[in-house]
Amino acid sequence: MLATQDTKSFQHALLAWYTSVAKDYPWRQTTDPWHILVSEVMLQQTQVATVLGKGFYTRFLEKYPTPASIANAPEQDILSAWEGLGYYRRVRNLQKAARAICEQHKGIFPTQHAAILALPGIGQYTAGAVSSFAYNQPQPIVDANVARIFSRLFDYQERVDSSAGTKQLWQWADQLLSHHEPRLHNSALMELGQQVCSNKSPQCLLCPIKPWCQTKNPEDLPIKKARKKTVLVDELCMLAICDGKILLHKAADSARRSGMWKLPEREHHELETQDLLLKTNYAITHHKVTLYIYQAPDKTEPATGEAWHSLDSLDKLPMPSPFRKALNSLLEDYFV
DNA sequence: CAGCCGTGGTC
DNA sequence: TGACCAAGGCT
Repeated sequence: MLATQDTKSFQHALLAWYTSVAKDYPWRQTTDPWHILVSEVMLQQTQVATVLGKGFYTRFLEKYPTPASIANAPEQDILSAWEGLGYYRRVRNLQKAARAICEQHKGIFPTQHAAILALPGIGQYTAGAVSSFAYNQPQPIVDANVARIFSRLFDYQERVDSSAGTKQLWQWADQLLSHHEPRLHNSALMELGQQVCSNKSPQCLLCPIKPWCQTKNPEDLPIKKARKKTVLVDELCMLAICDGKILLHKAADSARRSGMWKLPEREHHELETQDLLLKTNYAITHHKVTLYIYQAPDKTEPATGEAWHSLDSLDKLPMPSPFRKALNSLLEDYFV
């Protein structure tokens, strides 16, 4: 831990650095709590470049500028707005949160940290982010950036993703938090983790808080539990097109990628004699999937969860990225 | 607490 | 190429 006076110097050095290098992300140009929340949920386990690069943030807020605007939106529409971002449960929770705001807070975004934390899909990090970024309230945040910074700052040679490690990180975040400039302080930590105290090849020579940093081997920190080993999986699907319609399958509520449409699956013995149209790979969580797409047998009938859709409506159906790409490729060939 | 959820980038 | 990871949260 740092002494009180040292903490102030630390905060000052961090802030001075930030004001000189800060990027002007769109979510830093607003204090609208709904806009801040949308950005934070999009950025959960998702890099800034992904959110900004394909225009997700701007497009989503044009369509859903307020909690009320999404509260009663169709499932298909919100999933389509999220298509390509992954972790599709996030947008469902975003809608649940919007409904809670409309029903329990009269449509006014809550200002109390506890009320924000109680919203669906909002955990400790996101609640702290909204509280500090939107309202400039003195709430600490710990995300992957902050965890990396503090594990190095205090040379923390234990796992950060354990119960004790998490508790320690939040304690440090709380103790170092600037109550004078919580918004800028938290933004500065995120920026530092991105630009300087990065996962690979940290730029210690450029670090504004180097005088306080205790580690000699930043590249070895933070310590986390080993990842689960990648599992290889085959996925056998079919392309069934008839009279301008295509057969698709909608993932059940409880299933992975719930509500998203993809090509229907069949057992190996049903497809082994069919033509193989496409073979491709994609990753999902800890799986590496080899996707085989066969020409469907004649007179294929819809199974549970499957339905015929007009080819014209394909663009409006929410679809996981691997299937969107595969289908684009297949249909390009189909119509040549 | 362990496991799970998507995708794209990096080396 | 495969392993690792990113503005996490839920079950």
